[in-house]
Amino acid sequence: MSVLMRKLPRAPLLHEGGGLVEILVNALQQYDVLTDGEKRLLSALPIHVMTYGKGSEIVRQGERPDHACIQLDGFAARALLFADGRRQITSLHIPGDFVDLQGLYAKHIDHSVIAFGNCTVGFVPHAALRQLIDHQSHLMHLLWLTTLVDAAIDRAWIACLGRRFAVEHLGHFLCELFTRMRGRGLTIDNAFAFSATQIDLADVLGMSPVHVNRTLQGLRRLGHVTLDGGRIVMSNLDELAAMCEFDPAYLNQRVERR
Amino acid sequence: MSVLMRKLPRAPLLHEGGGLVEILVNALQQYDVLTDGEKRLLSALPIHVMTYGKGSEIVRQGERPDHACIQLDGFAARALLFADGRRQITSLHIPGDFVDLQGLYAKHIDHSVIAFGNCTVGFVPHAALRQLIDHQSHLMHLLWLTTLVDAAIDRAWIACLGRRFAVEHLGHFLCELFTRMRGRGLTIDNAFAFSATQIDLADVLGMSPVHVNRTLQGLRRLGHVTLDGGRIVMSNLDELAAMCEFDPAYLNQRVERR
DNA sequence: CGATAGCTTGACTCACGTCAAGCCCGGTGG
DNA sequence: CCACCGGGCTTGACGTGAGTCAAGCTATCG
Repeated sequence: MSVLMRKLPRAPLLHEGGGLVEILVNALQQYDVLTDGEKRLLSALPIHVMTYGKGSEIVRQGERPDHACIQLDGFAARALLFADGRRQITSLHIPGDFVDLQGLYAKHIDHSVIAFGNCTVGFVPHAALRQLIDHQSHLMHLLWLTTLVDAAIDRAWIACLGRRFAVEHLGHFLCELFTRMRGRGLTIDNAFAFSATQIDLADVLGMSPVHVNRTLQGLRRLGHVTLDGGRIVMSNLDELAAMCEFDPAYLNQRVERR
Repeated sequence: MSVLMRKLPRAPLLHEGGGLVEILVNALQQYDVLTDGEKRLLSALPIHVMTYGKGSEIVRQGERPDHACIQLDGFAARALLFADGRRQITSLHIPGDFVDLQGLYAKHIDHSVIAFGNCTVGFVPHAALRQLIDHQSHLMHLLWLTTLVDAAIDRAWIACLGRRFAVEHLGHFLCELFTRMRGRGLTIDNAFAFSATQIDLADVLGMSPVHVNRTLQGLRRLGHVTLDGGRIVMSNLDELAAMCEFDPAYLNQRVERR
């Protein structure tokens, strides 16, 4: 475990050679068009790039950070840790997500942020964001909206945890993840890169690793999903979505693609 | 069911004879002090008061409201409804809460808001709120913060649903509710008014009514909680909090009372 | 005094957790 | 080149927390 805590000296390889800002602009444009001026202001944000190895802590529970962080590559997870070692992941962040915008106004950070796989994040000083927010009401709307969409996702997770069977829950999670990745242009056909162990998935879904395994087999047998190594293929998205009542509206994506 | 849908012609009895605005001001002051000017602006907000009977829908899933609503008296719940009739409550709102602030910026409302008991809410036009938000950066912070605290509560619910036993979950929920009520001055000693059937609680906790019953009995036997009719008494808050690892920090209350 | 809503209880079922063993595969080192 | 190792996946047997069904109880109300 302690070996994993160290930060990997990996270069911030951003996908497709795009710059840091493209990722952020791209993400916000999911919700509304940006003017050139707004894009310029976003580009001017000071970003400090860091890379973390799987399992390492990006933000520690209880800390009061003075930077917000943006997911640039890979996945990060927010997790609540219990004294006895149990843990529950409460959200999974994909490239383009503001991982820790709540730190801007909340006095207490109730959760840890951990690298779900190897991942790269960009830190932006709170001061710079406040400056932007206080003077650019449209950008403020959009940033606020990102936290509201996070909350909508949380509600969907609550419903899954409370009232769905394991298959539905897993299916819903995969549909959600796929749809979010597609919104950022991170899918190819009906597949996307995602390498998580079944143990990681168990902490996302609130179930035991063994049951994750069996539930995955169920979905495979139905022909809805293929998981090979670091890739997930949604072989039959429509049927899967129907089976677990997945309706992407809550993700507030401006363009409901395909 | 359809009988319950109708709006009860009940007068907007606000607690302790206080005005509408006191409740809102009081709630925001939980997070930070307000200037007199800010209080005046809040008082000037046009509020349309409505009273609903238990079970009736305040905001319908899928609608796009042009008013935000503030809980004035009683409780309201956000609920996700499934096609087969299952439902999960994703948050419970107490007087002073902004029940539906996300409607301001989110294009889709993914959940219904229902009256958890008989309750009174105030509707404020989005336009008036936008006006306030765009010109009063401090009030904007505070309003944003209320949505962030809602999100923190959601995360705690996710952790409870995913990784806690029924007793811990129920205990945690009661601690949370008590602490929030106390923050608004709605407790007397260690008791507060709360009349929910065990069926309602089941939808909050994601369990079956029968199991709610047995779990409640467990807490009573431990001497931690008394539930008589419309009142909950936290007979032994500290021990209960310890048992279910309840730490109120995530509620971001400025004054950690008692 | 029935009627009804909510609470309580017991018997049984089942989804999911736990424990433990075996398998597969890539990485390492002699 | 092969023995060894460890992490992750798979499988079976079994235990258990929680769901389901159904009946009885209690309190309130017209």
